[in-house]
Amino acid sequence: MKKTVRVRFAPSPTGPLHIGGVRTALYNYLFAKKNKGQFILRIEDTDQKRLVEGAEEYIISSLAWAGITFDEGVHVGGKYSPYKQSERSEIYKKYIHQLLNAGHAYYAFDTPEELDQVRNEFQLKKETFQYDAKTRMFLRNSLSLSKEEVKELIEKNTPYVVRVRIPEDEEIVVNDLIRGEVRVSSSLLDDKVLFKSDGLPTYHLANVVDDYLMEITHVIRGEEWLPSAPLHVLLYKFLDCAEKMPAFAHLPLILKPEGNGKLSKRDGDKHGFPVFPKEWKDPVTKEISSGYKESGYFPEAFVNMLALLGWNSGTEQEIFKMEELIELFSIERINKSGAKFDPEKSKWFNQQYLRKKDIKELTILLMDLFKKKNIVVTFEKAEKICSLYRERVNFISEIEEQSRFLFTRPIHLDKNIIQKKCKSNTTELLEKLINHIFGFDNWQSGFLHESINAWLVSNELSAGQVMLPLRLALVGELKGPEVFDILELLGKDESLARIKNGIEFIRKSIQ
RNA sequence: GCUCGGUUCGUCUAAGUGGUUAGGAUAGCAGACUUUCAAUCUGCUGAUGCGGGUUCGAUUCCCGUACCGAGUACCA
Repeated sequence: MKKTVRVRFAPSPTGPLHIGGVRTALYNYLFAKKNKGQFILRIEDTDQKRLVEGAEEYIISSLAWAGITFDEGVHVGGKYSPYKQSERSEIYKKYIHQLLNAGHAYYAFDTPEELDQVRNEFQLKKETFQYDAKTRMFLRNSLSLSKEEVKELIEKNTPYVVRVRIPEDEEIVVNDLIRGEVRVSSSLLDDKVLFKSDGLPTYHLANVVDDYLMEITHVIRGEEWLPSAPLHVLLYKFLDCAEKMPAFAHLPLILKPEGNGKLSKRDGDKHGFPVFPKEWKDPVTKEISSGYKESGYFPEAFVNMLALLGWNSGTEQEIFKMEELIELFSIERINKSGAKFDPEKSKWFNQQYLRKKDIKELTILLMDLFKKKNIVVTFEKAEKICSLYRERVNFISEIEEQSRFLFTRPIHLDKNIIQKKCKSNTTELLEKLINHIFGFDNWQSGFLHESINAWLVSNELSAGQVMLPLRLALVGELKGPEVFDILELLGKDESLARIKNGIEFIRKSIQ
């Protein structure tokens, strides 16, 4: 009988969650669902100085937008409550005392200034200072000082931290589901602070205690945690819960599209793609960072794109619904190496979903965009525009942009095109065309197509000499869907008016 | 610097435990289609970091080396 899978996503609310964080959450979610387990949201806010207003709410709503939901967490509750570390400080105290009593941790009274000074001294000698078995006896802590001194310092309310006592030389093995066994000698580890002078634990202690208490079975997190994983392994041992230690999986990082380093919020603005799921406004600087949602990405496309950045199904399929991802996901198929983010491919994913979407659903979204631009359209017309454009664009916003000419008559026609495509008889031909279509009662694209083509043939006219100038008059440039569809969308009156304007414009330009 | 991790087309990746013309996608290029621009279709370019082994045979295993990344806080 296997244990129920329980995984967690444990962000720190120090700002907006970027796509790397969303991917970590997604992999946890997929793994939980695949194994019919539970997914927990825990907020790691032990660093009170770095808290950012609105960040927690942002994390929850962004993940919800992406379709990532939780079974337990700060916002939904659960039997392992509370799920916010700042509300669990009493719990950590109990465990820190357990470590202290067992001799696995000790009090340290060195001030940050003193430590800085020691670090500087080491640097002058071109050495790196590490608080460990070699140096701890020369520093001010409960191992180097006498019992009386320690007692006195504590009674005088001297600020202190609690540090882990790393064994001098012991091999620690981290078993990683993605990377295999990672072996490290404890002599390389330092006596990390577990409990800060402000009365709250650091990440390392809180994380291990909470994962243990919340019965987490698999820790799936970013690769940046791999170097501290040996400490976590040691902590499980020191807390006598090694047998309950979760399995680890350290995810490869998402890297910048160009150059070196991991993806950061600056890269997005620099290269013109979002790095955040939703738009984020910094509460202090008021700076706005763009989001996938506002940029017009479908959440399904966004999730699909992220899922394949570092994982693949082993088949050649690239488009997956969430249910399919859940069905196929496995930690074994996660890559080891970091992936450079490709903004172009994320557009392609959106295009794929745009084509699959229900036309009515798309039309509703398009109507919203029109409304924002104060453009009044009927649903029927918007739907026609939608169906005409959806195979030509990556985003709905592009439909709105590219169909703007339908609502505003072009004032200037592209003069370069006039010079290249219009001849002295062009205006005459357009006038003839007006005469031909002026009396039409039927203004359907199909009818116009047939009738105008027949007229061209009977007058022995080539399509290019009439249709190109016609498009120019209607659109202002040589772009867009089929001319007959444009005519229908514009309606008879507007079409004729535009052609007449066009004739005048061309006449003036050619003279 | 030290420690850990990584290295297949420009980019994302496939090739369970050594034998493929190293496959797909994306991007790029070309052609076709089209009255335009896209889209689409067809084709093309393009990769196992390097050096040694082991082996009949190495992308795959071993060693070295280079490069990339992460960590090295009373931050997570």
